[in-house]
Amino acid sequence: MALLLLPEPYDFAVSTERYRAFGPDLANLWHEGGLHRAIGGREVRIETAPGGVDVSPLDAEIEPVVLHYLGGPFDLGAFSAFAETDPPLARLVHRLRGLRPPLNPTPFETLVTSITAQQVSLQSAFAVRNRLIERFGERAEHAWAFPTEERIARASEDELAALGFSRRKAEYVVGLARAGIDWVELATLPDDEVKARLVAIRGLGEWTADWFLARHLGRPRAWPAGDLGLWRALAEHYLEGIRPTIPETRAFGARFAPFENLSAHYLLASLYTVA
DNA sequence: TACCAGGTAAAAA
DNA sequence: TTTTTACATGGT
Repeated sequence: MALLLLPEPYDFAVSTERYRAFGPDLANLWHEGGLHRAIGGREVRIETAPGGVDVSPLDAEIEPVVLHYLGGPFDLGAFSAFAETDPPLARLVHRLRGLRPPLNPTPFETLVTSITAQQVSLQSAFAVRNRLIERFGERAEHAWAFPTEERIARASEDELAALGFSRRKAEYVVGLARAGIDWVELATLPDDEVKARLVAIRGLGEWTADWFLARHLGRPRAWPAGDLGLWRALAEHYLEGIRPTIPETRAFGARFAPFENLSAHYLLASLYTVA
């Protein structure tokens, strides 16, 4: 076990609430007060510690992955200063003090997770996703490694449909696994080009592409204007209960530039994090 | 029971 | 070109 420092303030429990709020997540598993995840086939446990987190095991392979996983790239200091100029956002930053949004470590997992969450409630999305993980993933100790692209490429649409995927979503997921995307090259492209590449793939719309920028690549300007949860949060904190349309939400994002991604995360977290 | 839930593609108009 | 529909599960 070794200490991994994160810039203060950092609140591990608040930051990881989204892995618990909608039911258990087998790939990001909360167990005995710590977060467990398979990294390179090994189970890694992360728990809160003064000044950061305790990580076990921790070595040169795991450290950069965990740092990214815990949202290390986000510039929270600059964001907090920016938020002070916007009263509703300032309230959220104070209420959710120490929230550093986690980032999803792997691109294929990020996109498949988004596909499972398209249109349905997050509770049901987690249920279907957990069945996919148990069927095609590898269990480490407690947590499971998410199914690999190679394994899903060999699966059939019927097998996915049997797990609760719609016919359409089963096609999306298997097709994505078989597409042979160059993830390393994709990550080098600017936001607009990443979106254009992703949206060209069947089953990946603008909402899914925006969340990929936000939750995998951690791009500061990502703003998922098609997200129902974001509409609800904007309605609650800015629009007197009226849910905005997609164009209205997209336009509203300018208010948070250049911190759209962190703003979206704080807005969404306000919906499910208890004070 | 019917309806809503962190969308998307394809059919119909 | 724009609008409408099908989709599968889980909670209420």
